[in-house]
Amino acid sequence: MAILFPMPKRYWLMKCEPAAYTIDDLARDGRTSWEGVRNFQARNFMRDDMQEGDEALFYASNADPSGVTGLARIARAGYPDPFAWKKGHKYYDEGSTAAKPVWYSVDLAYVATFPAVVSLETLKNTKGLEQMMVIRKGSRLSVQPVTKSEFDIVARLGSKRGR
DNA sequence: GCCAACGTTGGC
DNA sequence: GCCAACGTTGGC
Repeated sequence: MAILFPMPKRYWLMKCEPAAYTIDDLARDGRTSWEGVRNFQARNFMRDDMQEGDEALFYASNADPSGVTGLARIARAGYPDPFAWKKGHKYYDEGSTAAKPVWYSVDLAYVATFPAVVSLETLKNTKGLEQMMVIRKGSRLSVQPVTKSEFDIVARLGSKRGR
């Protein structure tokens, strides 16, 4: 049972373009729903593996520079994405029903804003991060698992001032 | 804005 | 089930 054998905490990287949502937006909101993920692999992570209390690196893609801008926590595990049911909405998907939802959301809570972006270039040049999915060319997955070790290294880099 | 890399779609 | 066409992502 999950109560007796709780899942160990997992770590994630969540991508978002600054035009859509930023770590500052999350700091302002405190908490937000992470809807609109329309990729099956990312969906599976959100639906099957993310648990409340998991920690996440907040990654700004298509940014200047792109990189990790802060930290977040999973505040609610996967639940059916209600936007998939909103007819006319850009996230609407007629294939998703309440009985058989196709897409899933999670809720994210704000944890911290890095004083400076940990850029993609820094990630690429940091020992211990060689296996990170996000530094691989052509990696487009918007929800990625990271190891505790990778999370800790990036969180430490991010906590340094004046980088 | 370019374009390579990738995921999805649809004809067959 | 193959694979070309298409749309999107995202670094640069």
